[in-house]
Amino acid sequence: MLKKTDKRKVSKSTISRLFVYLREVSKLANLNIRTISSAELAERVNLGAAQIRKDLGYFGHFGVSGSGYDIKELERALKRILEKNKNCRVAIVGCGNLGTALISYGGFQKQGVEIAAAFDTDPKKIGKKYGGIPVQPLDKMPGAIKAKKITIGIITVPAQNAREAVDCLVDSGIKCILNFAPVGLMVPEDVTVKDVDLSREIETLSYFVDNNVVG
Amino acid sequence: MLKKTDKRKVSKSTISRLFVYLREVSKLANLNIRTISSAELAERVNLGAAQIRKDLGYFGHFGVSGSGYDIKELERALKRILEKNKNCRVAIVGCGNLGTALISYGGFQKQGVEIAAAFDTDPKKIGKKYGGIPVQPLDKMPGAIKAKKITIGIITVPAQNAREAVDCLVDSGIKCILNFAPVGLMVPEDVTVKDVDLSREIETLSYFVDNNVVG
DNA sequence: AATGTTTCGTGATTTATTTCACGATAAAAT
DNA sequence: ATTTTATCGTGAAATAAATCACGAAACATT
Repeated sequence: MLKKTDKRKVSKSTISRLFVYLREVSKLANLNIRTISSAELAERVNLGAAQIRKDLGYFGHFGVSGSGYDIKELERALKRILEKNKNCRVAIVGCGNLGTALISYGGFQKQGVEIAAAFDTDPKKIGKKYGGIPVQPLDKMPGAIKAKKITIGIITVPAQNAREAVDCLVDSGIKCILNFAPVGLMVPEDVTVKDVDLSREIETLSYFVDNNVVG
Repeated sequence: MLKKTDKRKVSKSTISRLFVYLREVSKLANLNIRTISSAELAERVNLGAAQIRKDLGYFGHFGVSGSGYDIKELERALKRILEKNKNCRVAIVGCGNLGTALISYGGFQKQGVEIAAAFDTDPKKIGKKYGGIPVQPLDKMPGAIKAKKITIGIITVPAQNAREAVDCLVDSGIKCILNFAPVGLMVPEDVTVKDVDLSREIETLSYFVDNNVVG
């Protein structure tokens, strides 16, 4: 059994951490550091050494006993593992502060995620450009999504407009949605919604701070 | 054993979900709906019914067999459980798009989280106001944080400035940091950092989309 | 070359979280 | 009043995730 490409066993958290490793390793590569041990890398990314080794272990043998991981090589390996999302194009729905923050964040292209379209209902915003992307009205969505082969929709509208945004995305054929609006969205069975709830993060953190149970 | 206030057993995810329940229940209360079953609530928030019942079970008995939860009552109970963060004040470090998105997001006050100060290094931004909060330079931070009794720092600066931001927060006595910069931050042992990595969320989602393993 | 040291890779163990399943309880119906 | 139905609360079971711990492999030193 040479190949360990049994994806069913690799958890979402593992994949998510691989992106962290890649980012850190790329940084180290630029500093011309040659090798790093799982323990050192672990310290840099605030995770356990065993966890790093285990995560990498799902995809192959990238380290060398006694001396650790060759940074260039590990970087290459991680890119290869994660490069599958090379052609991922996303649409932003809602060009408020959060939406434009995502559009103007430059780090996506590096990982192969391209923001290919932006939408808003506000007539004053239509036609404006953020990061080179023109803002379009919602009724242009189905066409634009098909034309640009967009596979992920990102909802960054206020809560009260989320329903409209999600319906429009679903009608445009999107099966995968990242939702920043603080509401539960009901969608057809074949559509996946991943909620990212910024206020909840802060609220939850604050709960534990006040109860002195952080750690 | 009447009180079930054994906080050690309540997980972070449970608390996080309680905020979701509260939000949904408040919405239902405004619609003048009287009661709801765990199954109905579960559907609305995309979670399991048993999970809702279990989460609530850590804090008491709020439901009625056969008819479900009284919405007003449940809302009151959830507010009481979560109100402990009533006096939570946070500082935003970095007034770019993401920082201002958080400042201008109105939902925090409802949950008792107050954005009490904002900082940035850019001289052009100093003195400006976002959502009524004036932007201050970093050297004003230690004083402002003590004066306003701020307990949480939120880092919304670009990756390359995160180090400076976190050092400044730690020097100001902050023990709890929510970090939106896509870098691992090394902090003293008694400081907690919770990372929220927006690009990673998208990247991870896109990985699973492309590999057809979403679900 | 032999010995000591470092560090990986991974099965086994532990811990955490979710889901199941069912007894108990209360409302609704007959 | 009795039966039926709905639904909670929760211990037990299942699943998922993180951590441990140790053999094996490679390097470093003498």
